[in-house]
Amino acid sequence: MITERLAGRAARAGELITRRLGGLSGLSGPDLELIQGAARRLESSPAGAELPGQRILVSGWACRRRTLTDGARQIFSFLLPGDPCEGRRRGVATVAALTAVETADAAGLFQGAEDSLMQPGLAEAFAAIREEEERLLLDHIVRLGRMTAYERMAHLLLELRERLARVGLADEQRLPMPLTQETLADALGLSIVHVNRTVQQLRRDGLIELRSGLAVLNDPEALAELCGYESLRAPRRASPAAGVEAASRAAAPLS
Amino acid sequence: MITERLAGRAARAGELITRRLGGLSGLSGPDLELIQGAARRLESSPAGAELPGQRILVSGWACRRRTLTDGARQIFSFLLPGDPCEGRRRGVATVAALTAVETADAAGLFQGAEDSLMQPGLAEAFAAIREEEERLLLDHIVRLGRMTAYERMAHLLLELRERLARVGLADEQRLPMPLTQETLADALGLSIVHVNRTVQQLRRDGLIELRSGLAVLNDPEALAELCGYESLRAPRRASPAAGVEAASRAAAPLS
DNA sequence: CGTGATCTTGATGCTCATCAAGGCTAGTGG
DNA sequence: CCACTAGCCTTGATGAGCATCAAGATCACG
Repeated sequence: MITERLAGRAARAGELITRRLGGLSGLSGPDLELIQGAARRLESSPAGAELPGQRILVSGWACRRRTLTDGARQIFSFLLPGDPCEGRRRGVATVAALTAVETADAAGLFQGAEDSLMQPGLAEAFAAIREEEERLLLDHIVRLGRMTAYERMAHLLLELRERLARVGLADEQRLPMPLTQETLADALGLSIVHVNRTVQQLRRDGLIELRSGLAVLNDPEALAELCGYESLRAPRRASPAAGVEAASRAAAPLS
Repeated sequence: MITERLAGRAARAGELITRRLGGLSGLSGPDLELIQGAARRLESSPAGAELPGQRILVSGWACRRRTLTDGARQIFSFLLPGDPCEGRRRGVATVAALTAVETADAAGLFQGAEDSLMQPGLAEAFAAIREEEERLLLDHIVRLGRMTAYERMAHLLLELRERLARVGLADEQRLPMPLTQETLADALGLSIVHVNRTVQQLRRDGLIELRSGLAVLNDPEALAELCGYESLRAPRRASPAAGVEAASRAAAPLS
Protein backbone atom coordinates (compact mmCIF):
# COMPACT_ATOMS: atom_id res chain seq x y z
CA MET A 1 0.00 0.00 0.00
CA ILE A 2 2.56 2.48 1.14
CA THR A 3 5.10 1.33 -1.40
CA GLU A 4 2.50 1.63 -4.08
CA ARG A 5 1.85 5.22 -3.13
CA LEU A 6 5.55 5.89 -3.04
CA ALA A 7 5.96 4.34 -6.47
CA GLY A 8 3.11 6.47 -7.76
CA ARG A 9 4.70 9.62 -6.43
CA ALA A 10 8.04 8.70 -7.96
CA ALA A 11 6.37 8.02 -11.29
CA ARG A 12 4.65 11.37 -11.27
CA ALA A 13 7.87 13.10 -10.27
CA GLY A 14 9.74 11.40 -13.09
CA GLU A 15 7.10 12.42 -15.58
CA LEU A 16 7.21 16.00 -14.43
CA ILE A 17 10.99 16.28 -14.65
CA THR A 18 10.95 14.60 -18.05
CA ARG A 19 8.37 17.07 -19.27
CA ARG A 20 10.39 20.02 -18.00
CA LEU A 21 13.77 18.92 -19.34
CA GLY A 22 12.45 17.19 -22.44
CA GLY A 23 10.73 20.39 -23.50
CA LEU A 24 14.16 21.94 -23.88
CA SER A 25 16.14 19.24 -25.65
CA GLY A 26 16.01 15.64 -26.77
CA LEU A 27 16.68 13.23 -23.94
CA SER A 28 18.51 9.93 -24.40
CA GLY A 29 17.91 6.63 -22.61
CA PRO A 30 20.67 7.26 -20.07
CA ASP A 31 19.26 10.75 -19.47
CA LEU A 32 15.87 9.24 -18.67
CA GLU A 33 17.45 6.73 -16.32
CA LEU A 34 19.18 9.51 -14.39
CA ILE A 35 15.81 11.25 -14.13
CA GLN A 36 14.09 8.12 -12.85
CA GLY A 37 16.87 7.73 -10.29
CA ALA A 38 16.31 11.27 -9.06
CA ALA A 39 12.55 10.79 -8.95
CA ARG A 40 12.96 7.82 -6.61
CA ARG A 41 14.81 9.92 -4.03
CA LEU A 42 12.08 12.27 -2.91
CA GLU A 43 11.99 14.41 0.18
CA SER A 44 9.18 16.50 1.64
CA SER A 45 9.54 19.89 3.29
CA PRO A 46 6.87 21.95 5.03
CA ALA A 47 5.92 25.47 4.01
CA GLY A 48 8.48 27.93 5.30
CA ALA A 49 11.38 25.49 5.35
CA GLU A 50 14.67 26.44 3.80
CA LEU A 51 15.47 24.03 1.00
CA PRO A 52 18.76 22.23 0.50
CA GLY A 53 20.62 22.61 -2.80
CA GLN A 54 21.21 20.11 -5.60
CA ARG A 55 17.52 19.28 -5.85
CA ILE A 56 14.65 19.62 -8.27
CA LEU A 57 11.24 20.74 -7.11
CA VAL A 58 8.58 18.22 -8.08
CA SER A 59 5.54 19.55 -6.24
CA GLY A 60 4.65 22.74 -4.42
CA TRP A 61 6.03 26.24 -4.83
CA ALA A 62 9.22 27.82 -3.49
CA CYS A 63 11.09 31.07 -3.96
CA ARG A 64 14.50 32.64 -3.86
CA ARG A 65 14.54 35.67 -1.61
CA ARG A 66 16.54 37.89 0.68
CA THR A 67 15.55 39.34 4.03
CA LEU A 68 16.86 42.85 4.68
CA THR A 69 18.18 44.13 7.96
CA ASP A 70 14.95 46.04 8.62
CA GLY A 71 12.91 42.87 8.17
CA ALA A 72 11.63 43.71 4.70
CA ARG A 73 11.79 40.86 2.21
CA GLN A 74 12.41 40.76 -1.51
CA ILE A 75 11.55 37.72 -3.56
CA PHE A 76 13.80 37.30 -6.61
CA SER A 77 12.04 34.44 -8.33
CA PHE A 78 9.43 31.78 -7.85
CA LEU A 79 10.42 28.13 -8.18
CA LEU A 80 7.77 25.89 -9.70
CA PRO A 81 7.53 22.12 -10.12
CA GLY A 82 10.28 20.99 -12.47
CA ASP A 83 12.65 23.83 -11.59
CA PRO A 84 16.05 23.09 -10.10
CA CYS A 85 16.70 24.82 -6.80
CA GLU A 86 20.28 25.37 -5.82
CA GLY A 87 20.95 26.52 -2.31
CA ARG A 88 22.81 29.79 -2.75
CA ARG A 89 25.33 31.52 -0.62
CA ARG A 90 23.88 32.80 2.59
CA GLY A 91 23.13 36.49 2.49
CA VAL A 92 22.88 36.61 -1.29
CA ALA A 93 19.69 34.60 -1.53
CA THR A 94 17.99 31.78 0.32
CA VAL A 95 15.60 29.24 -1.14
CA ALA A 96 12.43 28.78 0.90
CA ALA A 97 9.34 26.63 0.43
CA LEU A 98 6.17 28.69 0.08
CA THR A 99 3.87 25.67 0.32
CA ALA A 100 4.57 22.12 1.40
CA VAL A 101 6.94 20.84 -1.28
CA GLU A 102 8.54 17.67 -2.55
CA THR A 103 12.03 17.75 -3.99
CA ALA A 104 14.02 15.13 -5.85
CA ASP A 105 17.72 14.52 -5.32
CA ALA A 106 19.20 15.92 -8.53
CA ALA A 107 22.89 15.53 -7.72
CA GLY A 108 23.16 12.84 -10.38
CA LEU A 109 21.38 14.97 -12.95
CA PHE A 110 23.54 18.01 -12.28
CA GLN A 111 26.65 15.87 -12.47
CA GLY A 112 25.47 14.31 -15.71
CA ALA A 113 24.81 17.73 -17.18
CA GLU A 114 28.45 18.65 -16.54
CA ASP A 115 29.53 16.14 -19.15
CA SER A 116 28.23 17.53 -22.41
CA LEU A 117 29.75 14.66 -24.40
CA MET A 118 28.18 11.80 -22.48
CA GLN A 119 24.88 13.55 -21.71
CA PRO A 120 24.38 16.18 -24.40
CA GLY A 121 20.62 16.28 -23.88
CA LEU A 122 20.89 16.96 -20.15
CA ALA A 123 23.63 19.51 -20.64
CA GLU A 124 21.55 21.36 -23.19
CA ALA A 125 18.45 21.28 -21.03
CA PHE A 126 20.22 22.72 -17.99
CA ALA A 127 21.96 25.34 -20.09
CA ALA A 128 18.54 26.41 -21.39
CA ILE A 129 17.21 26.53 -17.83
CA ARG A 130 20.10 28.72 -16.71
CA GLU A 131 19.56 31.07 -19.59
CA GLU A 132 15.87 31.28 -18.87
CA GLU A 133 16.50 31.92 -15.19
CA GLU A 134 18.49 34.96 -16.15
CA ARG A 135 15.78 36.06 -18.57
CA LEU A 136 13.27 35.82 -15.72
CA LEU A 137 15.48 37.93 -13.46
CA LEU A 138 15.71 40.59 -16.15
CA ASP A 139 11.95 40.52 -16.64
CA HIS A 140 11.58 40.95 -12.91
CA ILE A 141 13.88 43.97 -12.97
CA VAL A 142 11.73 45.53 -15.68
CA ARG A 143 8.61 44.83 -13.63
CA LEU A 144 10.07 46.57 -10.60
CA GLY A 145 11.78 49.38 -12.44
CA ARG A 146 9.31 50.40 -15.10
CA MET A 147 5.83 49.03 -14.41
CA THR A 148 2.92 50.17 -12.26
CA ALA A 149 1.44 47.85 -9.65
CA TYR A 150 -1.37 46.95 -12.04
CA GLU A 151 1.05 46.03 -14.80
CA ARG A 152 3.36 44.14 -12.46
CA MET A 153 0.58 41.92 -11.24
CA ALA A 154 -0.68 41.16 -14.75
CA HIS A 155 2.85 40.42 -15.95
CA LEU A 156 3.63 38.08 -13.06
CA LEU A 157 0.39 36.16 -13.48
CA LEU A 158 1.08 35.67 -17.17
CA GLU A 159 4.60 34.47 -16.45
CA LEU A 160 3.45 31.99 -13.84
CA ARG A 161 0.69 30.69 -16.09
CA GLU A 162 3.11 30.09 -18.94
CA ARG A 163 5.69 28.34 -16.78
CA LEU A 164 3.07 26.13 -15.13
CA ALA A 165 1.39 25.26 -18.41
CA ARG A 166 4.70 23.97 -19.70
CA VAL A 167 4.69 21.20 -17.12
CA GLY A 168 0.98 20.49 -17.41
CA LEU A 169 -0.09 22.39 -14.30
CA ALA A 170 -2.07 25.19 -15.95
CA ASP A 171 -4.22 25.61 -19.02
CA GLU A 172 -4.69 28.66 -21.21
CA GLN A 173 -6.63 30.54 -18.56
CA ARG A 174 -6.42 28.82 -15.22
CA LEU A 175 -3.53 28.31 -12.85
CA PRO A 176 -3.16 27.26 -9.23
CA MET A 177 -2.43 30.25 -6.99
CA PRO A 178 -1.14 29.24 -3.56
CA LEU A 179 0.57 32.59 -2.93
CA THR A 180 -0.70 34.89 -0.22
CA GLN A 181 -1.01 38.57 -0.99
CA GLU A 182 1.89 39.14 1.38
CA THR A 183 4.09 36.91 -0.76
CA LEU A 184 2.98 38.69 -3.91
CA ALA A 185 3.86 41.97 -2.20
CA ASP A 186 7.35 40.69 -1.35
CA ALA A 187 7.89 39.75 -4.98
CA LEU A 188 6.41 42.83 -6.62
CA GLY A 189 7.97 45.42 -4.33
CA LEU A 190 4.57 46.59 -3.06
CA SER A 191 2.75 46.77 0.26
CA ILE A 192 0.20 44.11 1.13
CA VAL A 193 -2.57 46.67 1.10
CA HIS A 194 -1.72 47.85 -2.35
CA VAL A 195 -1.51 44.31 -3.69
CA ASN A 196 -5.02 43.78 -2.39
CA ARG A 197 -6.32 46.91 -4.08
CA THR A 198 -4.54 46.05 -7.32
CA VAL A 199 -6.01 42.56 -7.40
CA GLN A 200 -9.45 43.98 -6.87
CA GLN A 201 -9.01 46.48 -9.65
CA LEU A 202 -8.05 43.65 -12.01
CA ARG A 203 -11.13 41.78 -10.82
CA ARG A 204 -13.42 44.75 -11.32
CA ASP A 205 -12.00 45.19 -14.81
CA GLY A 206 -13.02 41.62 -15.54
CA LEU A 207 -9.47 40.56 -16.34
CA ILE A 208 -8.93 38.00 -13.59
CA GLU A 209 -10.73 35.93 -11.01
CA LEU A 210 -8.89 34.97 -7.87
CA ARG A 211 -10.49 32.56 -5.42
CA SER A 212 -8.92 30.29 -2.88
CA GLY A 213 -6.05 28.61 -4.59
CA LEU A 214 -7.06 29.28 -8.16
CA ALA A 215 -6.44 32.16 -10.53
CA VAL A 216 -8.36 32.57 -13.76
CA LEU A 217 -7.09 34.89 -16.47
CA ASN A 218 -10.29 35.77 -18.29
CA ASP A 219 -8.57 37.55 -21.12
CA PRO A 220 -4.89 36.64 -21.32
CA GLU A 221 -4.37 38.66 -24.48
CA ALA A 222 -5.74 41.83 -22.95
CA LEU A 223 -3.52 41.24 -19.92
CA ALA A 224 -0.47 40.71 -22.13
CA GLU A 225 -1.30 43.84 -24.07
CA LEU A 226 -1.62 46.07 -21.05
CA CYS A 227 1.74 45.08 -19.56
CA GLY A 228 3.73 44.29 -22.70
CA TYR A 229 4.16 40.65 -21.76
CA GLU A 230 6.35 38.62 -24.12
CA SER A 231 6.16 34.84 -24.16
CA LEU A 232 9.17 32.92 -22.91
CA ARG A 233 9.14 30.80 -26.04
CA ALA A 234 8.73 33.21 -28.90
CA PRO A 235 11.98 35.15 -29.10
CA ARG A 236 11.23 38.85 -29.14
CA ARG A 237 12.12 40.93 -32.16
CA ALA A 238 13.95 44.18 -31.68
CA SER A 239 11.58 47.09 -32.07
CA PRO A 240 12.35 49.04 -35.25
CA ALA A 241 12.55 52.25 -33.26
CA ALA A 242 15.28 50.85 -31.04
CA GLY A 243 17.28 49.78 -34.09
CA VAL A 244 17.10 53.19 -35.69
CA GLU A 245 18.10 54.88 -32.48
CA ALA A 246 21.10 52.59 -32.01
CA ALA A 247 22.22 53.26 -35.57
CA SER A 248 21.95 57.01 -35.26
CA ARG A 249 23.80 57.01 -31.97
CA ALA A 250 26.50 54.78 -33.38
CA ALA A 251 27.00 57.37 -36.11
CA ALA A 252 27.70 60.06 -33.51
CA PRO A 253 31.16 61.62 -33.60
CA LEU A 254 33.94 59.78 -31.82
CA SER A 255 35.13 61.26 -28.59
CA MET B 1 54.99 56.32 -32.96
CA ILE B 2 51.60 54.87 -33.72
CA THR B 3 52.73 51.32 -33.05
CA GLU B 4 54.19 52.48 -29.78
CA ARG B 5 50.89 53.94 -28.71
CA LEU B 6 49.13 50.78 -29.77
CA ALA B 7 51.58 48.69 -27.79
CA GLY B 8 51.00 50.92 -24.77
CA ARG B 9 47.27 50.49 -25.03
CA ALA B 10 47.62 46.74 -25.34
CA ALA B 11 49.89 46.67 -22.31
CA ARG B 12 47.42 48.63 -20.23
CA ALA B 13 44.55 46.45 -21.44
CA GLY B 14 46.50 43.31 -20.49
CA GLU B 15 47.26 44.71 -17.07
CA LEU B 16 43.63 45.55 -16.48
CA ILE B 17 42.34 42.14 -17.48
CA THR B 18 45.02 40.47 -15.40
CA ARG B 19 44.02 42.55 -12.41
CA ARG B 20 40.36 41.68 -12.86
CA LEU B 21 40.78 37.95 -13.41
CA GLY B 22 43.80 37.55 -11.13
CA GLY B 23 41.85 39.01 -8.27
CA LEU B 24 39.54 36.00 -8.45
CA SER B 25 41.97 33.09 -8.85
CA GLY B 26 45.59 32.25 -9.48
CA LEU B 27 46.54 32.59 -13.13
CA SER B 28 49.08 30.35 -14.83
CA GLY B 29 51.59 31.25 -17.55
CA PRO B 30 49.31 30.00 -20.34
CA ASP B 31 46.43 31.96 -18.82
CA LEU B 32 48.51 35.12 -18.95
CA GLU B 33 49.45 34.43 -22.55
CA LEU B 34 45.82 34.13 -23.54
CA ILE B 35 45.17 37.44 -21.80
CA GLN B 36 48.02 39.13 -23.64
CA GLY B 37 46.65 37.74 -26.89
CA ALA B 38 43.23 39.22 -26.18
CA ALA B 39 44.74 42.56 -25.16
CA ARG B 40 46.45 42.84 -28.55
CA ARG B 41 43.15 42.59 -30.39
CA LEU B 42 41.48 45.82 -29.34
CA GLU B 43 38.54 47.54 -30.93
CA SER B 44 37.03 50.95 -30.26
CA SER B 45 33.34 51.79 -30.26
CA PRO B 46 31.69 55.19 -29.83
CA ALA B 47 29.21 56.03 -27.14
CA GLY B 48 25.81 54.62 -28.01
CA ALA B 49 27.11 51.75 -30.13
CA GLU B 50 25.81 48.28 -29.58
CA LEU B 51 28.69 46.03 -28.60
CA PRO B 52 29.47 42.65 -30.14
CA GLY B 53 29.72 39.60 -27.88
CA GLN B 54 32.72 37.52 -26.87
CA ARG B 55 34.66 40.58 -25.74
CA ILE B 56 36.04 42.12 -22.58
CA LEU B 57 35.67 45.81 -21.87
CA VAL B 58 39.05 47.44 -21.24
CA SER B 59 38.13 51.10 -21.12
CA GLY B 60 34.94 53.12 -20.91
CA TRP B 61 31.54 52.15 -19.53
CA ALA B 62 28.74 50.10 -21.04
CA CYS B 63 25.46 48.64 -19.88
CA ARG B 64 23.00 45.85 -20.47
CA ARG B 65 19.53 47.18 -21.01
CA ARG B 66 16.15 46.69 -22.63
CA THR B 67 14.00 49.22 -24.44
CA LEU B 68 10.27 48.78 -23.87
CA THR B 69 7.61 49.21 -26.50
CA ASP B 70 6.62 52.62 -25.09
CA GLY B 71 10.21 53.83 -25.40
CA ALA B 72 11.04 53.55 -21.71
CA ARG B 73 14.38 51.95 -20.96
CA GLN B 74 15.58 49.77 -18.11
CA ILE B 75 19.27 49.24 -17.45
CA PHE B 76 20.03 45.86 -15.89
CA SER B 77 23.70 46.30 -15.10
CA PHE B 78 26.66 48.49 -15.76
CA LEU B 79 29.72 47.01 -17.43
CA LEU B 80 33.04 48.43 -16.24
CA PRO B 81 36.60 47.97 -17.47
CA GLY B 82 37.60 44.34 -16.97
CA ASP B 83 34.06 42.98 -17.28
CA PRO B 84 33.19 40.52 -20.02
CA CYS B 85 30.31 41.60 -22.22
CA GLU B 86 28.41 38.93 -24.03
CA GLY B 87 25.98 40.02 -26.67
CA ARG B 88 22.67 38.63 -25.51
CA ARG B 89 19.65 37.53 -27.41
CA ARG B 90 17.86 40.40 -28.99
CA GLY B 91 14.83 41.44 -27.03
CA VAL B 92 16.10 40.04 -23.76
CA ALA B 93 18.92 42.50 -23.35
CA THR B 94 21.29 44.47 -25.51
CA VAL B 95 24.77 45.64 -24.58
CA ALA B 96 25.42 49.29 -25.37
CA ALA B 97 28.39 51.55 -24.86
CA LEU B 98 27.63 54.49 -22.56
CA THR B 99 30.91 56.25 -23.29
CA ALA B 100 33.48 55.64 -25.98
CA VAL B 101 34.85 52.20 -25.16
CA GLU B 102 37.62 49.82 -26.04
CA THR B 103 37.01 46.10 -26.03
CA ALA B 104 39.39 43.16 -26.34
CA ASP B 105 38.63 40.03 -28.32
CA ALA B 106 38.06 37.48 -25.58
CA ALA B 107 37.01 34.51 -27.70
CA GLY B 108 40.25 32.75 -26.79
CA LEU B 109 39.77 33.48 -23.09
CA PHE B 110 36.19 32.24 -23.06
CA GLN B 111 37.22 29.13 -24.93
CA GLY B 112 40.09 28.53 -22.52
CA ALA B 113 37.74 28.92 -19.57
CA GLU B 114 35.62 26.08 -20.95
CA ASP B 115 38.43 23.66 -20.29
CA SER B 116 38.73 23.55 -16.53
CA LEU B 117 41.51 20.96 -16.67
CA MET B 118 43.87 22.83 -18.96
CA GLN B 119 43.03 26.32 -17.68
CA PRO B 120 41.78 25.93 -14.11
CA GLY B 121 42.65 29.52 -13.22
CA LEU B 122 40.67 30.99 -16.08
CA ALA B 123 37.75 28.68 -15.51
CA GLU B 124 37.62 29.63 -11.86
CA ALA B 125 37.87 33.34 -12.60
CA PHE B 126 35.01 33.28 -15.10
CA ALA B 127 32.89 31.15 -12.81
CA ALA B 128 33.43 33.75 -10.08
CA ILE B 129 32.48 36.53 -12.50
CA ARG B 130 29.28 34.73 -13.47
CA GLU B 131 28.36 34.23 -9.85
CA GLU B 132 29.03 37.87 -9.09
CA GLU B 133 26.99 38.99 -12.09
CA GLU B 134 24.03 37.19 -10.63
CA ARG B 135 24.69 38.68 -7.21
CA LEU B 136 24.67 42.13 -8.80
CA LEU B 137 21.35 41.43 -10.52
CA LEU B 138 19.85 40.37 -7.20
CA ASP B 139 21.19 43.50 -5.51
CA HIS B 140 19.64 45.52 -8.30
CA ILE B 141 16.29 43.83 -7.71
CA VAL B 142 16.48 44.75 -4.04
CA ARG B 143 17.31 48.33 -4.97
CA LEU B 144 14.29 48.58 -7.23
CA GLY B 145 11.92 46.61 -5.05
CA ARG B 146 12.67 47.76 -1.55
CA MET B 147 14.67 50.99 -1.51
CA THR B 148 13.78 54.67 -1.78
CA ALA B 149 15.38 56.85 -4.45
CA TYR B 150 17.85 58.19 -1.87
CA GLU B 151 18.90 54.70 -0.85
CA ARG B 152 19.08 53.42 -4.42
CA MET B 153 21.45 56.17 -5.43
CA ALA B 154 23.72 55.64 -2.42
CA HIS B 155 23.74 51.88 -2.98
CA LEU B 156 24.59 52.15 -6.67
CA LEU B 157 27.41 54.61 -6.05
CA LEU B 158 28.92 52.31 -3.43
CA GLU B 159 28.69 49.35 -5.78
CA LEU B 160 30.32 51.21 -8.65
CA ARG B 161 33.09 52.50 -6.38
CA GLU B 162 33.89 49.03 -5.13
CA ARG B 163 33.94 47.47 -8.59
CA LEU B 164 36.09 50.24 -10.02
CA ALA B 165 38.51 50.20 -7.08
CA ARG B 166 39.13 46.52 -7.74
CA VAL B 167 40.71 47.31 -11.10
CA GLY B 168 42.54 50.40 -9.90
CA LEU B 169 40.09 52.97 -11.26
CA ALA B 170 38.75 54.34 -7.96
CA ASP B 171 40.09 54.96 -4.49
CA GLU B 172 38.30 54.79 -1.17
CA GLN B 173 36.26 57.91 -1.87
CA ARG B 174 36.57 58.98 -5.47
CA LEU B 175 35.34 57.38 -8.65
CA PRO B 176 34.90 58.51 -12.25
CA MET B 177 31.25 59.22 -13.02
CA PRO B 178 30.56 59.43 -16.75
CA LEU B 179 26.86 58.62 -16.40
CA THR B 180 24.25 61.23 -17.21
CA GLN B 181 21.34 61.64 -14.85
CA GLU B 182 19.14 60.17 -17.57
CA THR B 183 21.23 57.00 -17.54
CA LEU B 184 21.06 56.84 -13.75
CA ALA B 185 17.29 57.20 -14.03
CA ASP B 186 17.10 54.31 -16.51
CA ALA B 187 19.04 52.12 -14.10
CA LEU B 188 17.31 53.11 -10.88
CA GLY B 189 13.76 53.06 -12.20
CA LEU B 190 13.27 56.78 -11.55
CA SER B 191 12.49 59.88 -13.58
CA ILE B 192 15.31 62.21 -14.59
CA VAL B 193 13.87 64.97 -12.48
CA HIS B 194 13.78 62.84 -9.39
CA VAL B 195 17.33 61.63 -9.92
CA ASN B 196 18.38 65.24 -10.01
CA ARG B 197 16.59 66.07 -6.77
CA THR B 198 17.94 62.96 -5.09
CA VAL B 199 21.52 63.78 -6.04
CA GLN B 200 21.07 67.25 -4.68
CA GLN B 201 19.71 65.96 -1.42
CA LEU B 202 22.75 63.71 -1.03
CA ARG B 203 24.92 66.73 -1.77
CA ARG B 204 23.12 68.93 0.74
CA ASP B 205 23.53 66.19 3.32
CA GLY B 206 27.27 66.33 2.71
CA LEU B 207 27.42 62.67 1.68
CA ILE B 208 28.60 63.09 -1.90
CA GLU B 209 30.06 65.55 -4.34
CA LEU B 210 29.28 65.17 -8.00
CA ARG B 211 31.01 67.34 -10.53
CA SER B 212 31.70 66.79 -14.17
CA GLY B 213 32.92 63.26 -14.50
CA LEU B 214 33.89 62.69 -10.88
CA ALA B 215 31.97 61.47 -7.87
CA VAL B 216 33.31 61.82 -4.34
CA LEU B 217 31.82 59.80 -1.52
CA ASN B 218 32.61 61.96 1.48
CA ASP B 219 31.48 59.39 4.02
CA PRO B 220 31.26 55.91 2.49
CA GLU B 221 30.42 54.32 5.81
CA ALA B 222 27.48 56.60 6.42
CA LEU B 223 26.28 55.88 2.89
CA ALA B 224 26.62 52.14 3.42
CA GLU B 225 24.76 52.42 6.69
CA LEU B 226 21.82 54.32 5.28
CA CYS B 227 21.19 51.86 2.44
CA GLY B 228 22.38 48.62 3.99
CA TYR B 229 25.16 48.18 1.47
CA GLU B 230 27.14 44.96 1.77
CA SER B 231 30.57 44.63 0.22
CA LEU B 232 30.95 42.26 -2.72
CA ARG B 233 33.94 40.61 -1.07
CA ALA B 234 32.92 40.02 2.51
CA PRO B 235 30.27 37.29 2.40
CA ARG B 236 27.21 38.43 4.28
CA ARG B 237 26.16 36.62 7.40
CA ALA B 238 22.55 35.62 7.77
CA SER B 239 20.76 37.89 10.20
CA PRO B 240 19.93 36.03 13.42
CA ALA B 241 16.32 37.12 13.14
CA ALA B 242 15.96 35.44 9.75
CA GLY B 243 17.39 32.22 11.12
CA VAL B 244 14.99 32.12 14.04
CA GLU B 245 12.07 32.80 11.77
CA ALA B 246 13.04 30.05 9.35
CA ALA B 247 13.40 27.58 12.20
CA SER B 248 10.05 28.42 13.74
CA ARG B 249 8.33 28.18 10.37
CA ALA B 250 10.00 24.87 9.64
CA ALA B 251 8.60 23.57 12.91
CA ALA B 252 5.05 24.40 11.83
CA PRO B 253 2.71 21.45 11.44
CA LEU B 254 2.88 19.58 8.17
CA SER B 255 0.04 20.12 5.78
C1' DC C 1 27.54 82.70 -31.15
C1' DG C 2 24.25 79.44 -31.83
C1' DT C 3 22.71 74.76 -31.03
C1' DG C 4 21.81 70.56 -28.67
C1' DA C 5 22.60 67.96 -24.61
C1' DT C 6 22.46 68.15 -19.84
C1' DC C 7 21.29 69.92 -15.49
C1' DT C 8 18.08 72.57 -12.55
C1' DT C 9 13.84 74.38 -10.51
C1' DG C 10 8.80 75.05 -9.54
C1' DA C 11 4.00 73.52 -9.59
C1' DT C 12 0.71 69.95 -9.53
C1' DG C 13 -1.30 65.53 -8.86
C1' DC C 14 -1.15 60.46 -9.16
C1' DT C 15 0.67 56.20 -7.18
C1' DC C 16 1.58 53.87 -3.49
C1' DA C 17 2.90 53.32 1.73
C1' DT C 18 1.33 53.54 6.16
C1' DC C 19 -1.77 53.39 10.00
C1' DA C 20 -5.80 51.58 11.91
C1' DA C 21 -9.60 48.68 12.16
C1' DG C 22 -12.86 45.22 10.96
C1' DG C 23 -14.33 40.79 8.65
C1' DC C 24 -13.81 36.07 7.09
C1' DT C 25 -12.31 31.30 7.51
C1' DA C 26 -10.24 27.29 9.45
C1' DG C 27 -8.39 25.10 13.04
C1' DT C 28 -8.23 24.52 18.49
C1' DG C 29 -9.62 23.61 22.91
C1' DG C 30 -13.10 23.90 26.39
C1' DC D 1 -21.23 22.71 19.89
C1' DC D 2 -19.43 27.07 20.68
C1' DA D 3 -16.05 30.63 21.97
C1' DC D 4 -11.36 31.51 20.82
C1' DT D 5 -7.43 32.26 18.08
C1' DA D 6 -4.44 33.06 14.13
C1' DG D 7 -3.79 33.91 9.52
C1' DC D 8 -5.42 36.14 5.67
C1' DC D 9 -8.23 39.36 3.20
C1' DT D 10 -10.55 43.86 3.00
C1' DT D 11 -11.57 48.79 3.63
C1' DG D 12 -10.99 53.79 4.81
C1' DA D 13 -8.17 57.84 5.80
C1' DT D 14 -4.05 60.28 5.35
C1' DG D 15 0.34 61.66 3.63
C1' DA D 16 4.96 60.77 1.54
C1' DG D 17 7.37 59.72 -2.56
C1' DC D 18 7.77 60.18 -7.03
C1' DA D 19 6.07 61.32 -11.98
C1' DT D 20 4.88 64.68 -15.05
C1' DC D 21 4.64 69.10 -17.27
C1' DA D 22 6.83 73.27 -18.24
C1' DA D 23 10.51 76.40 -18.42
C1' DG D 24 14.89 78.22 -17.64
C1' DA D 25 20.02 77.78 -16.80
C1' DT D 26 24.42 75.94 -17.92
C1' DC D 27 27.75 73.69 -20.52
C1' DA D 28 30.19 71.69 -24.59
C1' DC D 29 31.09 72.20 -29.12
C1' DG D 30 31.13 73.30 -33.99
